[in-house]
Amino acid sequence: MAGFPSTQSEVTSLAEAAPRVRFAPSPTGYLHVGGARTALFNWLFARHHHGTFILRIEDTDIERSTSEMVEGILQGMRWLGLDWDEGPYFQTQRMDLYRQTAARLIASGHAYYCFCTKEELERKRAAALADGRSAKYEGICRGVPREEAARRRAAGESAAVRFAVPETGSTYFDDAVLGRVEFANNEVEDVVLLRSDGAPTYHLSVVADDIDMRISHIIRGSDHISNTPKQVMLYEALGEPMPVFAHVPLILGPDKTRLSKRHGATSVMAYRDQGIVPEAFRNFLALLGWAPPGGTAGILGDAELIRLFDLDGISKSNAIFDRAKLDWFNSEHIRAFSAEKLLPLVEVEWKKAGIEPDLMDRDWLLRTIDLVKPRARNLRDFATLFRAYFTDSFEADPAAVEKFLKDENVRQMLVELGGRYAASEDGFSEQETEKLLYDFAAEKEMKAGPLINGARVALTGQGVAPSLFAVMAMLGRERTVSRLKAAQEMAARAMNQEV
RNA sequence: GGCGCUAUCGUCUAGGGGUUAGGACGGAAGAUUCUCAAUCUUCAAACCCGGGUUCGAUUCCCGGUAGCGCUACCA
Repeated sequence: MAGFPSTQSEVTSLAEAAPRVRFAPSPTGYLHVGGARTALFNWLFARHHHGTFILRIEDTDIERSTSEMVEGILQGMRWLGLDWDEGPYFQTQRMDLYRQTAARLIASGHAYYCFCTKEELERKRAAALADGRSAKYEGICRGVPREEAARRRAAGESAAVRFAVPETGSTYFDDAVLGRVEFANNEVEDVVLLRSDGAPTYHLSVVADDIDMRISHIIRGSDHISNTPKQVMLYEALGEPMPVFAHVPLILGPDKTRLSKRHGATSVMAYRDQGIVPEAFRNFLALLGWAPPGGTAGILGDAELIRLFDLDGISKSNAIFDRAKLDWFNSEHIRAFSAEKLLPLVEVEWKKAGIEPDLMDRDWLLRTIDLVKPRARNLRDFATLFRAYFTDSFEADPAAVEKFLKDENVRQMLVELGGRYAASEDGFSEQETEKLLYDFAAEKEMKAGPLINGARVALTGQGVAPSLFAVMAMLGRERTVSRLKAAQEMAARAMNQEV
């Protein structure tokens, strides 16, 4: 690395102050779960250390970047609750910085003009690959004298700018999760810094921006490991203090291949649409590839996550996305939510499902949500599984009818029971409704169980529900009676539907 | 192919030169009998393979194997 100023000693100077980290997505797609976790780790790190979390949009690939995707990413970040302290910065608005940085590199002899055409390079690469040789750029234009390069450019010939990678020696970095990683310099290609149209490539823009924004810790996916030596060289060539690199393992699908659309939803917004709550998603994502000291972790809120999070808990190996576990986190978080917090979230689901809660009394809604939430796996359940609690317009689950309402006698008894509830002078509390049913069962000389289970289906349309009498008390006399009396019709419809 | 990274129950992980290798999700069984997607109890389930170092390796070292990543004028 002769000729490069040593900057390793300056590592500490950047890392010692309050950390500055960034999430730098490319707007060529939505915010996917891998990116979301990278963002979350950066956010947790910044919050834990009272540092700064910066959002930077890497949109230098104008062909593939779109403003819809920018909006989609911001939306995803907001939904996930990852608030940023600076930005969003857009690289397309910072072009001057990159050109200046490239000029510095050319001036110091660390970069040079390359006149090779794309087609030429493509052909050579194909040939090299066919021969089993390395497809690395051979550095042909490195030998072009400065004056000649200037002349050719003046004559209108287009040129890219390449970085002149040292031909010997090696480059290393001490990764905060992986430890020391070293690459032989001759394995590293003379990467393009500036395209022939003057636009920067990723390698130039990240380094220029990370320097300019004084990023102290670069926490990103491990798919960037092989890019790192190039960036380290750039820091050295520029004589800038080195940040700390922390490469986070990737998230894989259940088949151990990189997570993609094939595995189902990858966009974080799709999880919102599935009724996942952000608290659960953060908890789940944080524990994918990271574990707090001691390793045992379950339901954690943001305060605990922030308190516990640090780089040394990040695992080195890839993690598989486990949907069942996400669902578990989600049900636990929903259960921990107050009904007041749940209500507006649930109202969104009702709206989507065309439910206008017939019983609009807010207090009643809150109590019902509390009654039902221990059995919820996601927010949508409040509009599907629990639909009957909030509207009279619901259909029975055929499986539940099959299980508990198949017996004609039971159905008749339920209708009759409905009449009893209608005629009763008693109140409609849990205790009173329970007493009436048991008395009724005794009178008819039948067990209460089948009646209770049948009534559950008649009242809720489901085979799974809270305690029946709590449900009755919640629904009130009028609804309980009319639903019991409609047991026959409901069962008939469900059994028809089944065929 | 080349280069790099990784390897503990099915999954996420803790641990660490001598342990009954711990926890959580999921799974199974049981209890509750008013259902279960709720609750409680119990159970099954792992150190990739081969060498080396060592009194002793799952742990440290080397090799293999496998998986993943990168290998663009994408990011």
